[in-house]
Amino acid sequence: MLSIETKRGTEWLAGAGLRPTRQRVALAELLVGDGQHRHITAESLHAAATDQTDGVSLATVYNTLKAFSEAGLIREIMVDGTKSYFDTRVDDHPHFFWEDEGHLTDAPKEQLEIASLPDAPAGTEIAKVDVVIRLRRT
Amino acid sequence: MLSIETKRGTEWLAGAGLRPTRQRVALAELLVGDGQHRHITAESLHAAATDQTDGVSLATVYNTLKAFSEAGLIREIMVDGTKSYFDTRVDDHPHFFWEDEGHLTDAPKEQLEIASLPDAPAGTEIAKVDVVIRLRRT
DNA sequence: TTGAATGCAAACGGTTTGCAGTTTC
DNA sequence: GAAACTGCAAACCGTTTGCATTCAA
Repeated sequence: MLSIETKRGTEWLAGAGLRPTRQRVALAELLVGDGQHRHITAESLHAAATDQTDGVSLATVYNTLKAFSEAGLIREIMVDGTKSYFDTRVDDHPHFFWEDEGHLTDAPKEQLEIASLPDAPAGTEIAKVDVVIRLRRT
Repeated sequence: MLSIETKRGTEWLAGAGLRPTRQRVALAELLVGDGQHRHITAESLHAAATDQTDGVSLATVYNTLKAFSEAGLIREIMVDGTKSYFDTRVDDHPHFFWEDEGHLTDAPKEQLEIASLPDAPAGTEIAKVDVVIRLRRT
C-alpha cells in the first residue's frame, strides 16, 4: 500500500513519553517504521525526510535526535569527530566503521566475546562500553 | 636541574623524520619529555605551551598534532565528538572516558581479554579496534 | 637559497540557540 | 490557554586554511 505507516513510530514515541508531533512521527517512521535498525546522521535523516512529502527543518532534526537520544530511544556512537552518528539499536554491541566510506554498520555481537573487562575505578561505574572495529579496504 | 630537557623530544621527532623546529621540540617535550604517556587535546596542549617561555600558536598546535598523528607518533581517540583527544601511547589499548569531567585515561590492558572478535567483512581488514569504557560517578 | 614550518586572521562546517509563530494536550 | 515544539537565521566553537613571514638544512 502507498499510505504511510505511522503506527510503529507513534508507539515508539509514546513509550518514551514524547509528544507525537507531525515532525517527530515522520522522523520516527524513517527510523523504526520497518522494524529494522539504522545508523544515521542528522544530515542523512534530514535528506530522507526531505524526500518525503513532509519535510522537517534541519534544526528540528538536530533537536529531535537530541531528544530521542536523551529519552533513550537511540544512541549516539562516537566514530568520526566531524559528525554525530546515531543508532536505533540501543543495547551494547560492537560496530564496524568503514573508514573509506565513513559509514557505520553493526558487527555481529555473538562474535565478540569479552572474557574480562577492566574494573571501574573506585567511585565510578561503567555506563557503557563502546567497541568500534575500524575497517579499511584491502 | 632547571634547564629544559629537549633530548627525548628531539629524538622522538627524528625517529619520524620530522624537522625539529623550536615549536615542535617544545610540544614534543610536553608530550613525551618525561617518558610518561599523556592524553591531550589541542586546547590543553596549547595552554601547557603557553605556560612556558616558548609559546606556540594555536594553529601550529593543530597542525603539529595532525603531523604527529600522521607520522604515527600519537594517536587520535574518538570519545567526545566536540573535541579531538590524542594519546601518546600508540598501541591498541582500552580507555576510560570519565564522562562527568570529560577526560581520558588508560585502562589496564591486561584486564581486557577479548576471546573473539567479529571477522572483518570480505574485502576489508581491521585497521584498529577501539575500546572505550565510559565511566560515570556513582 | 629554498622548501618547509609558523602565525595570524579569516573561513569553514557541523551543531546549537534565540525568538516569533504554531501545535498539542 | 499553557506549555511544548518548530523553523528560520544568526551565533557558536573547534578546526582548517590562505598567505606573507620566518626558519632549518
